[in-house]
Amino acid sequence: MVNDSGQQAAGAAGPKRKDARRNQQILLDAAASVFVASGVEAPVRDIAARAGVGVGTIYRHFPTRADLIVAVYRHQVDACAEAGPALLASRESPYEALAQWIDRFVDFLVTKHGLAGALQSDNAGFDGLHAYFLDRLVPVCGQLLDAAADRGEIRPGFGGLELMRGVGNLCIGADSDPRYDARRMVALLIAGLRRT
Amino acid sequence: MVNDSGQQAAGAAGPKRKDARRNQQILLDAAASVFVASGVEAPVRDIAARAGVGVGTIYRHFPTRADLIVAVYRHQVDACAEAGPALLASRESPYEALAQWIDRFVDFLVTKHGLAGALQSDNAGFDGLHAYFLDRLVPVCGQLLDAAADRGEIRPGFGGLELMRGVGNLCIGADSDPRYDARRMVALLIAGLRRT
DNA sequence: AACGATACGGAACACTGTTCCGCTTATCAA
DNA sequence: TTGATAAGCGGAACAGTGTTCCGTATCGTT
Repeated sequence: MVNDSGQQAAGAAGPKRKDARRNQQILLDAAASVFVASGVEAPVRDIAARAGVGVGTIYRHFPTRADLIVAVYRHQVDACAEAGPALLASRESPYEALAQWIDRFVDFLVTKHGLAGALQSDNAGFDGLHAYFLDRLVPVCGQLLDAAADRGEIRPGFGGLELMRGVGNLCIGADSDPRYDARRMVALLIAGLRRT
Repeated sequence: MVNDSGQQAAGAAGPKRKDARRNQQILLDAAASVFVASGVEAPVRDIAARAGVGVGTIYRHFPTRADLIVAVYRHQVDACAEAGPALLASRESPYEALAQWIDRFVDFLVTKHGLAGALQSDNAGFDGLHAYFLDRLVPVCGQLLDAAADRGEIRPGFGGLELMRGVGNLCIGADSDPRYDARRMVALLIAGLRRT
């Protein structure tokens, strides 16, 4: 139920007709461009225009804007999720692994204009986006937190969900205001996790 | 330029005509009710309906939605601002004063459905809101931070603006998701401030 | 009472995301 | 090759925003 739209499990072929498959790719490319230029909240019509396609075509491939955004960033989110266990395995300290993983996540968010804002769950219409990010990343974050807590490096009792949301929230508006440095605030939050 | 709309410096009389003054008060009350019931992002039309007034009347008194929100919460923001120096004077530890002041601010934000979200500066149309809150609270926060830094209770080099924005961001969506406890995340952030 | 300034109501505008359906076109069987 | 058919497409139309505009009603004053 999380996301069934547009793309499919690894390697599948997509829509039957050739033109449809082509358009799906065109749409992903156009959306990526427009997101870079105007942020993820860019009007659907702009994306359609950029792709040289009608808005109806977008909605056939991606039932909602959130699905399109998920499709565009899916690979990066997956890569981030996979980096978690890898970091945990390669570092001496789970806390260090956690900190680096969060860094990576923040980098991702901050470089995508407006994405952090779109992740708010109460932001009607972006439920799917919220759901995919959380489904994918919360378990990883939880694993890192648990490992660090088991070693006694951090205070116990924090869940992946709240940390992810906290970090995500801190990244909102990180672009669009040079006086606010989200990375610094996130660093503070992570520092606060340390054992007292 | 920050905010000149609707209200005026302490004690002034408001619009000339009696009905206009009356409507302004009705509007403030109606807006307050609707904000409690439906959040600060409630449609302007809803507020107009609740007040028994046309939308044009709202815009005559409050040129933009942000101005209306500012007017509704002005007193509470001011009270919060004034609590800063008071706390600083009455506590032994500036850090303690800072922590309590932040608590108070968080309480305010969290109990106002959607207000934290509306505070985002990149949220087009809410510039006035953003500006008023920041103008009023950033200096107070900065003062508390400086006092704590001078005592060596926290790491130096943090400004009021970034802390206020960080705290504000952490409060986004605090209602509407019982799994996310904004107060807890803010506490983490403040804990992270402590000297290492 | 009459008049001018002020304020009101709500239709209209510009902009969203999303749905719908007549038309086009790719695909495949004959 | 040629229909027939289903899949896909475009963009007008719908529903919902915030905001503007202006004819009308009301207030306060002369």
